[in-house]
Amino acid sequence: MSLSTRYNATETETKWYRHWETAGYFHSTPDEREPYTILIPPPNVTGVLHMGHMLNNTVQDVLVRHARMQGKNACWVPGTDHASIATEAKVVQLLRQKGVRKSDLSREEFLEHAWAWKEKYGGIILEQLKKLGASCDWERTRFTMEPSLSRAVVHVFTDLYRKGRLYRGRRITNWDPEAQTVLSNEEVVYREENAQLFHIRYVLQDDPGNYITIATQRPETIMADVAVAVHPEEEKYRHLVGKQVLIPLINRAIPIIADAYVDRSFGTGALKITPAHDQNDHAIGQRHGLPVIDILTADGKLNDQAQILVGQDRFAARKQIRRLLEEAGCLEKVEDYRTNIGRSERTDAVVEPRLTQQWFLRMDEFARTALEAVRSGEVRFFPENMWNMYYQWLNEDNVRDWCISRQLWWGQRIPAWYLRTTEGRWTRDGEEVPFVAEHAAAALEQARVATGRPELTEADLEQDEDVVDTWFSSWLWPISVFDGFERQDELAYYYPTNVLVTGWDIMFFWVARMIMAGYEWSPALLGNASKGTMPFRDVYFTGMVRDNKRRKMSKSLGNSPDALALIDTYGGDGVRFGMLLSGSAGNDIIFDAPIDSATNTVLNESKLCEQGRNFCNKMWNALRLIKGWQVADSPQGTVEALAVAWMSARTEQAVAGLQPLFDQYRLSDALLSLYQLVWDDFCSWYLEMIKPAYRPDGTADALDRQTYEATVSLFERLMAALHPFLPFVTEEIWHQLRERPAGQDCMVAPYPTAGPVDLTLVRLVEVARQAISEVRNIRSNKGISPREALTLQVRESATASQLFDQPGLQAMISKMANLDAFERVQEEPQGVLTFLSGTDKYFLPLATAIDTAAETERLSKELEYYRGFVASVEKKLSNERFVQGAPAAVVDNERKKLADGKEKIRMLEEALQGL
RNA sequence: GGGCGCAUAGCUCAGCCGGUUCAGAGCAUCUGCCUUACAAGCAGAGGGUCGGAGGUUCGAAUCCUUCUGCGCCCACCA
Repeated sequence: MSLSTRYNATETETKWYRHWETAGYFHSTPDEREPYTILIPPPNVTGVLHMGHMLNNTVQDVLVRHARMQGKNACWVPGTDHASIATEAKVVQLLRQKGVRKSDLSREEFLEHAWAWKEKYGGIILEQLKKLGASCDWERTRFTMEPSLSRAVVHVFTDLYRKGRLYRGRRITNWDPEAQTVLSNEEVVYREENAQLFHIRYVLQDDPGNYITIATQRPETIMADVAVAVHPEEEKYRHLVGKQVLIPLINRAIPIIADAYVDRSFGTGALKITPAHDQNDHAIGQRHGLPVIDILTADGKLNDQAQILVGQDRFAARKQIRRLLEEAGCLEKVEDYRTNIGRSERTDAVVEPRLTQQWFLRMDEFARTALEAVRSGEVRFFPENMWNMYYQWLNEDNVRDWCISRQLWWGQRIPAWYLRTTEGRWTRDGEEVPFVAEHAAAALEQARVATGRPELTEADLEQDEDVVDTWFSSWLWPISVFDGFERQDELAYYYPTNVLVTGWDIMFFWVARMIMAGYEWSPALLGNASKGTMPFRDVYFTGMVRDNKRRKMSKSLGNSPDALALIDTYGGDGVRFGMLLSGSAGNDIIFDAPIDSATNTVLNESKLCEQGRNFCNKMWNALRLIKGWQVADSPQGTVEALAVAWMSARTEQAVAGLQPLFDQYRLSDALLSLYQLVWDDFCSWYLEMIKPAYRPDGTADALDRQTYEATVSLFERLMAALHPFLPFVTEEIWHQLRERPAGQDCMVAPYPTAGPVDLTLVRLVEVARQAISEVRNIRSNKGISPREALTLQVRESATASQLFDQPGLQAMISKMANLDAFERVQEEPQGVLTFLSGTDKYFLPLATAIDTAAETERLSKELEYYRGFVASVEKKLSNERFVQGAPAAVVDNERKKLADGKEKIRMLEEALQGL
């Protein structure tokens, strides 16, 4: 026997992945089969594999492999996202380490660096996915910034502009002073932090002895104040409305105004109005026709407008102005308080509300479409209740226009050109006029027409400096991966995709927007409204992977185990098992894997992955057992025949239950049912039933060929059923079981479908198993060795004969319970151990005298339980309304329970008398 | 401030369109086994009045109300 007692995952997994890839099983091209399509949520091109990826990619792979084995044309498209802000931030950081500042580089030079970096590190994550067994069609790998996908972005931008759904606006936006770009609302993360509330006195211009006190968290912005606002109904301030106060330190006069927005109970009830640096203040400023004074630079420093502390960073300025205010006697008090601070999702910089000119996409119509898609059930959510969150964001009260421009270089540049003039950009009605087109040449035409100046050349145009939000390219993913804007052959076959598997955290960023884009463009592209609709039929939302303190796993917390280290330890199969079994759709996953934050290595073993690894080893050893048997051309015994029939029935039963679970994406339940089928039914019972006996002299009996073949077939069937979950170990065992011609791999075998199930046999064996367990239990309690053979007697009865007339069953019980004799008796023997199993009564005569007192107690306890049980059933049945109201089947069942219970009581009473 | 969800064994969870698959699974714990497939294992065992309180019903872990404790999403008050 050459097989090791331990299953070697690493070696096996590398071997089979290469084999599958070489065989071309991952690749899909359109044909006459039904397609089954999944698009990977593209990870950041520079990312590394983390637990979240492992989870959702495992789920995707299970679904894809299952579909493939079902004979569908399975296509799993992989790819990466250029992740504009995250990647640019990384490149900037890298350059800084080399002593190069972004501002020293031209756009072209910077992009050269970025592309070089992308080429070097990009796609590592895809290589890592292979270790998990991901059966992606690697020939289809896409990148959101490759030419075709970028052209799609430009096309869509111009299309939307033409449709009047894009506009430019000067708004208060979320500014990231670190990355120096605007952010969408979704990219700002609010967290409660410690802050201070400064109470500052503004003296009245014409009455220097009096003042009004405002409370602010941002004293460094007082130089940008244009008013102080109070509530119109606030008595204590009413007399001040209309008066002028002086901003401390710079003594600029500003009015006191009344506005109902002011919360009278917060702070002092007086609010400083700073339209340039606060969204609400900006709104108030507009209502009252106030000016806007911007005192901050793009990188968060005070500018000339501030008059004082010019050039200081906003946080340094806050410290200094506190001192200045104190010296000036304007600082009444400073109190600590907790407030929500918004930070950039990518750079963690405190977000600065800032007035900037940006491109926005109108969302009202898109939102209605996206809501209707899910409301109508065209797109189904798993779990369903994710609809609530979805609705919350998309309903008309909450949805906001999408700010899609970003002041970055890494990304698709906005296809808008402006006409350069000596006074700056050409304007109409005081507004810059963008010429939006797919190419500069087309924009030039527009410019010539608009201005009536045919002599203009492209040199007179300058392109918008900004790029679009990354999600403005990702929302096209379901169409653009098939180059759907340029040719529709593949789109027509693969679209709509079957299921999207992703975390609920990007429901708004991505899922909702893909639905919008799908409905917006696919009908026209496919020229067929019945096919061109939703981008995917189902959305499976995975939970967030959290640590054992329920914190989201993140690099900054250092609580995420190294995904590759986990695979090295437990194998790809082991990790897949752990991921799958740890949670159902939508539920967060507590992944208990303490790690050493210093070395980032797994210290304690992660229990679920360990369980997966152990399972692989269990199956491996079952293989070793079977392969070690001698096989003879002898007739099949009754025990073996029974065992094969029973295991076949159990397998059919389990297989029949799988499809509904797949349909509902209940993958953990499906895996668990197979786990139990393999471990309990196949290994612990079936293999033990047919295991040839060993003789004391070391030789072993042979197994008949028929049983051996049946066993191999059963094992094979189990491997096929398990393959989508644990592809590597199943493929290995599949090949160890039989010599197979090339191309007959488990991965491409037909997925098992259920045949007829012999439920009677399953029930009979179940009863026998209970009896066997009883004997083992008594052995355990009495300290009788499993090797000591016992005699078992069963009282003849209607059910007992049904049971034991089954050929092979008595012999099977004898083998499994290690009995030297199994007898059917008419009379109740005296002085023996008695137990009930089902409604049959068994006796176990032991060599040693039984402990009568202990037996009396045990039987009495059992008797007491059944008396109580019978009493409760009788009560139920004597209730007229129950008998009348409950379904007949339920009542009948209660009657059977009553009869069985009474029979048990009778037998127990008998047994007590016999002691 | 608006909304959603969760609470079941020591831990992580399943069951939740009412009635023997109804109190379950895995891990952990305890007992006994190095029984020639597997100690990454085998055979057993203990452990929960299904968060509290009401209600509906013949019958509630499951439906309703309410309270308590958690978690999340959105908006964001200086």
